[in-house]
Amino acid sequence: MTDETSAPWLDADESQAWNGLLAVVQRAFPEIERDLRTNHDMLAVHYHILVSLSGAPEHTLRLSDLAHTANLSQSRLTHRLRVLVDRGDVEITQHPDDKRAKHARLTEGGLQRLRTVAPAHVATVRRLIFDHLSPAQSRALAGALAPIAASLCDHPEYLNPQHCPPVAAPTDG
Amino acid sequence: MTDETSAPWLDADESQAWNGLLAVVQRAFPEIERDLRTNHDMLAVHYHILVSLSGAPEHTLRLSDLAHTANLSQSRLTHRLRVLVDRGDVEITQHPDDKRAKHARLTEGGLQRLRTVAPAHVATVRRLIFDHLSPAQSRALAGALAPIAASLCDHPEYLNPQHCPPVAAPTDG
DNA sequence: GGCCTAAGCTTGACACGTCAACTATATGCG
DNA sequence: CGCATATAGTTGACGTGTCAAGCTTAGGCC
Repeated sequence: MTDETSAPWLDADESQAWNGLLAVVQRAFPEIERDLRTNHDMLAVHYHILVSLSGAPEHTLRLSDLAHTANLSQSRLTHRLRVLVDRGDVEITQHPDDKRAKHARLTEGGLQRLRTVAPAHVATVRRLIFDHLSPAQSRALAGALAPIAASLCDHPEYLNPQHCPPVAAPTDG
Repeated sequence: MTDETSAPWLDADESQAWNGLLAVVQRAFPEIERDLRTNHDMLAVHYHILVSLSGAPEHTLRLSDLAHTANLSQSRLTHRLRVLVDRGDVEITQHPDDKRAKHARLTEGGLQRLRTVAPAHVATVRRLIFDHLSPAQSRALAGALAPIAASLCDHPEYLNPQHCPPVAAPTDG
């Protein structure tokens, strides 16, 4: 085996936590995305974009801010927005001051779709995740993930794509 | 807003926990996969397959068991194995008793590659995840994720693809 | 003003994941 | 035995994600 002093293997707790994360990422999340796709004809990415916009003033965000909020690269956002605009869920307008920038705005139809889908989506998240946790465990999970999430958003130099806090449930205006 | 009694929205703790999971899934994991790709010419899927085999007796597993262990669909496993076999990291042989089944075996070269990559991979996981947690927080994270992981593996009817406990660090034989 | 670099966004090519359909073998049952 | 059904694995098509390269506008500096 490699050098024990310089190779910081994971200890028992860390290893179990890592296995848990893998289970959630590789099983629960795909299932949640499958549910959105098959039962609601909507990609998880689309859902997150709509949620991000629903939580913004005027239901509007600069594209780069939207990318940050939804944890997307700009390229990916562009590709997805093409679809959302075609569907009529989002409208794109020129930024008035900065001719490089654009605004994305959630349409009434988009908000409608989000409101339709959200309860079932939350129910799925509950079924796969939070139904198995006591309130104390949910609290512990939140507490343990908070510093990780903070570091992921506060240290841009670590990451290629974007930063900023993510968003979960829809906020209606 | 929808019916408050029948629509179980997430409470503050759950919502924060969910945001934390999203941050980890949408930021940390992509970064970990990018690290494996660009610095070690290896996909995360490939890594998990090699790890699963390294932990099995004789470094060998039935393909369906391998799929379960690595949280993969059989289809995806087949696609990835094509590459791993071409690279010489894995060998496929017929199952002696069941003519439908096949065995995948980790080769010396594959084990070698795994041993080379693993320390750096663990270091990346540390940097993005566990460096931000106290031992108590790691313990809490493990404790909170355990029942979720258990339910994901114990209730096949919930999921389309496979089940079974996931694997994290390489086990050398 | 004229240049250079950075920011905002788009594009296209390629690789990966998913799903449904398919082949082949095994098992259960009349 | 003969048929139906289930299990093991493969295949190909299509949708999505990623990356590098590109275009346009802003801002800084001489």
